[in-house]
Amino acid sequence: MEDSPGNVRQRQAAATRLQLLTAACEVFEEKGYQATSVGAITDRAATAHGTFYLYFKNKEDAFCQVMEAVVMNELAGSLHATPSLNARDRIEQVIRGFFSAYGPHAGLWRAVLEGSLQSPRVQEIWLDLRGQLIHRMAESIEAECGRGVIRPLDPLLTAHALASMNEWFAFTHFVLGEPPGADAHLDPNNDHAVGVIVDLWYHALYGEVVADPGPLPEANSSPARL
Amino acid sequence: MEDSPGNVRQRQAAATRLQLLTAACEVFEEKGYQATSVGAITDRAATAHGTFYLYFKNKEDAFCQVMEAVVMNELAGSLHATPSLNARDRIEQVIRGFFSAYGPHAGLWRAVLEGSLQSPRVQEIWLDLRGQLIHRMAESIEAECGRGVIRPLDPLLTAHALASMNEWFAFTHFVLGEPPGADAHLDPNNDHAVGVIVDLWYHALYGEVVADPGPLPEANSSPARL
Amino acid sequence: MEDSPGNVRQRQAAATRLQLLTAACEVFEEKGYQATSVGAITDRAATAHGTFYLYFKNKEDAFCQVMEAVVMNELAGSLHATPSLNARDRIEQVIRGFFSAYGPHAGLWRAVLEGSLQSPRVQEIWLDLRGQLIHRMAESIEAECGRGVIRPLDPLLTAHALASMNEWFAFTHFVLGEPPGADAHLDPNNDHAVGVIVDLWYHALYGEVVADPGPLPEANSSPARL
Amino acid sequence: MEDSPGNVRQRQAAATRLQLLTAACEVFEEKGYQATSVGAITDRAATAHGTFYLYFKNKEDAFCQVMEAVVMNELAGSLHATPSLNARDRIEQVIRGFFSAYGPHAGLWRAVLEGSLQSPRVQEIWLDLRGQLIHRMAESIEAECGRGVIRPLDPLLTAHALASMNEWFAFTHFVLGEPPGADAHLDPNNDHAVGVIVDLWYHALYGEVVADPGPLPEANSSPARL
DNA sequence: GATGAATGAGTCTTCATTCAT
DNA sequence: CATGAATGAAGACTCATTCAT
Repeated sequence: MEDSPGNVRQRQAAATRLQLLTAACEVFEEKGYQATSVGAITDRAATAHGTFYLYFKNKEDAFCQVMEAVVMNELAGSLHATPSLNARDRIEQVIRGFFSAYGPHAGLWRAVLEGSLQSPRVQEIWLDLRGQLIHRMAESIEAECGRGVIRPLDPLLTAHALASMNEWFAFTHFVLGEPPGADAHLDPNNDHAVGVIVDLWYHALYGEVVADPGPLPEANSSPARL
Repeated sequence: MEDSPGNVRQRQAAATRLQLLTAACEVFEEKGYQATSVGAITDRAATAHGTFYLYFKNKEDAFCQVMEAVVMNELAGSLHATPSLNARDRIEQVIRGFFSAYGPHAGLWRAVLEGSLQSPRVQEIWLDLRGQLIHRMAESIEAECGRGVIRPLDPLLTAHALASMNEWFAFTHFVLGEPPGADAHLDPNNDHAVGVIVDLWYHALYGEVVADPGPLPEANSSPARL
Repeated sequence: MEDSPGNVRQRQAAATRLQLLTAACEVFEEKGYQATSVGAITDRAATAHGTFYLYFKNKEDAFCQVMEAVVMNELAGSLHATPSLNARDRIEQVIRGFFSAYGPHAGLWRAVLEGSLQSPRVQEIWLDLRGQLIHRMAESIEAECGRGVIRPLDPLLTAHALASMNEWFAFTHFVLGEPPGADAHLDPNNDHAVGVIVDLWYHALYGEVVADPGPLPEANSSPARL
Repeated sequence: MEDSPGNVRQRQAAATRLQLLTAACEVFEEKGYQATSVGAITDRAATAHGTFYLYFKNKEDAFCQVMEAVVMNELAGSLHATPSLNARDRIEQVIRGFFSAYGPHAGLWRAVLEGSLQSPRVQEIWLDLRGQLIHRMAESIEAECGRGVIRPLDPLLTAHALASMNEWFAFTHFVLGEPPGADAHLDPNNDHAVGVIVDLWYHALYGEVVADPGPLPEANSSPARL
């Protein structure tokens, strides 16, 4: 009963859809959102132009489906902190998870950002995902504040700020190759970068400043800038 | 120095150029990079369509000139820390300066980001500016490490990460209106947002963690996420 | 005559055909000829897209079948004059019949006209029907001329002209809502409109002009137009 | 001072516009509204595809401009009745004028009708023109009723009905070649057709029926139809 | 008989860029 | 210097029709 005619067709259709989705993912990853044309996707998928519109309403829709299929799942799935770990190790786990999910899809993240600036729907989906992650973070921070192990601070804005650090560091690093010196292949597991970010998060949240170090020492009349 | 005919022409040309540059700035700010057409700029400047190409090679070129003329100066000029202040106050000064320069030109920053994703040259200019700011920060951090008031850390990556926090928080806040609750007009001077960021920078740099707070308390079997 | 498998199939096929025909009729009536797509018809009929082509060669063919099935019969059946009536009453009977058949299918008549402008075959069918009606009229007129109760006139062209009046008045009235003041719901039985048309037919055919009323009186120098 | 650079350009632009308008007119006349593509127009005008959009917003707009430039003027200008003529001669003058304006642009009228069914704006323009003509007619009829030379009748609906006769007779005659026997080239000045229509108008308006001719004579049991 | 996935030709529309005036 | 008409390449989207299942 498994090979009823309907099943064959359904399977073929699903295959075509997958071809297109994969092709779309690849092309978006390579060319970005706006530079990707429907024709490029169907060429890559080796289907007719019109077939695209059988499965997607338009480019925007295809991109949203790619986002949901590829980006969301991987990212959402990779962020997990084991409760039994130390605070620092929990932070490292989360940040390493984020970087591991981000790095291999750098091109797609680039496209997500680009798409968000071109299409309200893309923006909404992206901000939704982002909001969920940030809310989880905010809850954790609030809990830690409640436990008294973190000084009292605005959980949502704090989560927002720390997530921004993560996100933009990852973007500039993986997508733009910043800072120029730090070539990715020298740090294949992102150990160094992860270490720095973890350290900053850790101190930003759990650190205490006993006494402000005070003014800068008088440098030789050069105007200090920061 | 009298008004030779050539001088008149030169002055007129400069005026036209300025008209176009101003118009370009406005339109880019309103519509973003890709949605801005040459026609929209010349319409706004009340010049002929072709005149645009007397002063700019193309849209990319115009945008780069806008960036250099407008964005750079304001941002670079607004970041300054008075050496005689406490560390926390110096940080606040810088961050407040950044936000004050960012907020009123949110549309332009949006366009800068968009343009960076479409044009390598825009990206280069933007990253250049960014790199300069980050290098100054890195130097300051290095100096503070040298003074021993900050634990030893990678100055460049640290500066990179902290700048990312700032930049992306500002972008999502001023351009995208995130987080949704925090309406900008309730916080016209960004006091709250600035306070949060300053606090995080301050602790991230100058904070110390005496003892890790340890694992999370067993919550009622709900899977902890962060 | 029992239900051999073939019979079942035939009955099902006939049912499918009817579904499609009904759906086609509805959609053509709602959207007009050119705006109707095969997909819209099969959607309405709840059949597969391809099924359409089992019963119709293409959209044109489907429309022709709709015309034959629906339009023709109703219109042809509704035009009848009872011989024992007076001339004026016979005219009223015919015109009222025409309006009664036209009004409820205004959308379809619109589609017929539209289709005639797009497809020669539709045009031919429509003109055929039209020709038959006109020929009957012409015969009646010829008979009346023979009886001497109508002045001698070209029966075919006269029938043509009077039918045109009817047809185009109905079209502009029922389909386009002309003249704007005369809302249809104020005249649900078309009594007023029918009265006007009947009066014109009646006088056009049976009227006599004893003496031409002569030139227009000199109006106050305004240029007369008709 | 006539050949200032601006003038040359303006003249060339006007020429291009005219080329396009003429080409559009021709193509619409040949192919009808919907079958005309922008490409066909620019091909005919020997301009680039994009040039079309310099002068017209889209196909609909081009058609409206053609209507206004060509159809309207000719038709409106050709309908005039000399007050000093007899009633019958005035009617003949108007109808002959209408036919003279209609015949040479049959293709365009076809397109106008087609366009009216596809585009609300075209329909509006067309009905506007039509409404103006009909209103003039209605005024004349009303005046004649006032003079007592026509029996009292609803001027607007009567004008509407008589105009419909004219219009639809002309359409079916010039555009569709109806009735099939009456080839146009046998009646180059439309003398015969005009004669019939004039006669009908004349009697419809000015005729009187002294006594209804009564029922039809019993024909040999064949069901009389009209 | 029925299905519905796949096809691909055909149009519209925008806009950066050029160049004669 | 300035103009603005003209260009034409590029891409999105629709839909009638076919055909393997």
